[in-house]
Amino acid sequence: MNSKRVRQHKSLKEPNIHAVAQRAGVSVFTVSSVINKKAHVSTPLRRKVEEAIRELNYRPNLLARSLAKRQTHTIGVVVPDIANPFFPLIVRGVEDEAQKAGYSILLCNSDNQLEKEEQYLELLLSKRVDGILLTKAPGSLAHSLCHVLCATKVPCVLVMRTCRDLKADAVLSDDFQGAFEAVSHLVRQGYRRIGLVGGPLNVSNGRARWQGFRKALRVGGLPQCQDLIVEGDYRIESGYRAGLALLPRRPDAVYVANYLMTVGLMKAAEEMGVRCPEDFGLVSFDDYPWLGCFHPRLTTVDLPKYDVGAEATRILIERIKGKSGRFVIKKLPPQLVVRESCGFTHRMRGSMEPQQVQQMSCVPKEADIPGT
Amino acid sequence: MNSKRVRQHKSLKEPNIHAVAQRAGVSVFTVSSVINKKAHVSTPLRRKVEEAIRELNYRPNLLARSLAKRQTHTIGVVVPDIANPFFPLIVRGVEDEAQKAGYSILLCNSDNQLEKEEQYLELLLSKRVDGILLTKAPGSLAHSLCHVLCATKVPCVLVMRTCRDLKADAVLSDDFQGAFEAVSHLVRQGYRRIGLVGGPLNVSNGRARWQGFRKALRVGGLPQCQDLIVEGDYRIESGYRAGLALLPRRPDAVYVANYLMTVGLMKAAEEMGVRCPEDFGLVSFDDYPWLGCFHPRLTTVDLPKYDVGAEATRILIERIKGKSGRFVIKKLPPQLVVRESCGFTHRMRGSMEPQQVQQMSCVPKEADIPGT
DNA sequence: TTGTAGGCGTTATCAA
DNA sequence: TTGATAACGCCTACAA
Repeated sequence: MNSKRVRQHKSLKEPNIHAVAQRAGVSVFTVSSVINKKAHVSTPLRRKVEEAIRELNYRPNLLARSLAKRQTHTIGVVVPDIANPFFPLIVRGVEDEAQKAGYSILLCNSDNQLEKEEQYLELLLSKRVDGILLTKAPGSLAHSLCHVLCATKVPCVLVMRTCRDLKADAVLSDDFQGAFEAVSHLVRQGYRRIGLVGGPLNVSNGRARWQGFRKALRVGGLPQCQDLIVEGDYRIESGYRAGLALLPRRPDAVYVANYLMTVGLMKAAEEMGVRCPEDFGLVSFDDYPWLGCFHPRLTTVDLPKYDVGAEATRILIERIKGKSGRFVIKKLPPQLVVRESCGFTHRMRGSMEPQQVQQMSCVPKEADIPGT
Repeated sequence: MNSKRVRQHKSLKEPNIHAVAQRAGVSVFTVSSVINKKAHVSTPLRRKVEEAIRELNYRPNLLARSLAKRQTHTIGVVVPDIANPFFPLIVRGVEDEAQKAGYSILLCNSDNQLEKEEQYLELLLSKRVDGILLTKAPGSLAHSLCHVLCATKVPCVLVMRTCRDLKADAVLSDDFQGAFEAVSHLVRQGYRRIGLVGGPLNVSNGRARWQGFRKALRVGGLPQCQDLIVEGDYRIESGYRAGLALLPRRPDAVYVANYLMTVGLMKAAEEMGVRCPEDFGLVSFDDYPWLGCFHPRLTTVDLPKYDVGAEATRILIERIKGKSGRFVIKKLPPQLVVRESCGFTHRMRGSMEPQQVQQMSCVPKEADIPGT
């Protein structure tokens, strides 16, 4: 009786299931059954309930439902920075897949900082998300977090980056393979002094893109010129600085491990009056729809960003639904997109004389092949 | 083993406030007080509570808290498509500001479809978000939704687009002004047959960008050539089709109302062998960090995307905290960024001071290297 | 088929 | 300063 009294003022308070039940002259169970299409409710009662719902403009409180059922139908997504053009398409893949399965996404930007990442993970856990999609920042997670995430109490799928101390499923693009193909292509073009603007080595795909580069040189029989290698952090500024450091050493080609650093490097090249592909060949990592219509048209490794996001979400939802079994690491194949920055058309123009090639590399012959 | 069973039981179930209270030998109130730093708790008790929290790896259940306090500290963000490069920076502005104030964001993609939008809004309302940031899809909202959103029961701030039937705060860039300046610049360059690839007219900023175009022609004393005007939908494909339709009619310049359509148009131009800026001038809307280092270097109207997101969030949070008063429509100023696609250097070649040219082509401006 | 009562994990109101 | 206990709104055995 007491509780009924409280429910009198309709306009102030959101209507709840009791209000609907009262209005329809049935019990809350009946209302709940109608909403969740669970138990069979007789047609006349169902009608009355539906009408009451409409009249009151009632919306079930999903908070209360989540509390009672211990699942929120929400997944947390932690990326370094949604403003980095790499991530939006991943997140779109995530959101599409999540939405299809009835999940919402809580978006967080870690800025690649361990501390922000931990704060967000704590928050997501406290908000009782059903699962987490994580593009891990460099560094090790706190034990208290790791324990929860590893123990599959809250399933977690790693996106684009693996993590040593977090045993979990992971979905990546095959960056080693991508880098290998990219640099191999450069090698096939006849470049000898190939520079690298690599990603951060404390991130797994930074290492993979680096290793692919090394293998391609090895297979191609080229030496690694240590002075043509720069480690960046995937951001524009670091690519710019890498360009300033690298280009004066006259590499005849450069492989850059992501798009933003390529942007920075191009900026540096422009400042220095060095042109691509005339003065140096370039292969970049990660493709975008607009790269085909501006010059130099970038030769890139196209990464299946959308699919990575979608697949990671599918796996996560499987785990949420209780699937057990060994953790999987799924690598999706990238694809080399040959355009012009690698000097493909440029170099093929006529058949080039060896001297000309030599001339373009701007480097004495001895320095070219120190090992042989 | 009994003890093992107990342990298992504990590990299966998340510890709750009662468990903590029991462990610390106090009441739940005390625990709650410690967590929320509310009532003064004596130091010894507080110590015991904190220790129990650590030992149990307890995390307060924010769902339950939200239910009890009727606020979720979550805001819903509905954008057309996070994969459209226009939105990530807006969302980043939102997230930064939200995070500062202790809010999380639930991200939704409406694809500009009214139906998806309504489904998401319903969902957000059911999840009891404290407020909503909405980039409205074309069309009118259902009454039941409109009522809730308008009545400030759940505050809503419109982002980038106003909406006739949704009386609410709004934060926009001043697209009318931006378009006016962009096209005026074209006019000053001496172009006479200026084409338009406009945004959708059922979206407020589509109309604004259109009107700015018209006013610039009027002020410049130029006639509107109806056959040089195409309505697009802000996506690449529509820009491409617009290019195919427009370019054969030989406009001497084109103003395109967003970046993706510009990409499409450039693709069409390339296919048709029409060059920019040699054969036609181009001004685009919306700037990106990489536009300064590929050719043709696009002259654009730079929109304060981050600030729009951040400001909208600030206003929303004010509303959530109960601020009343008239709805405001805040317009943030855009900025014309002159590069080369408008034919500035091309047309001026010969009559320009050397240092000006230098400035245009090579030197990166601060704004071009953000710390994404 | 329908109703009742207890539980989900907090906060908040009164007493003590 | 603390401790019971009633909301918060929904789900769900268990009864009827």
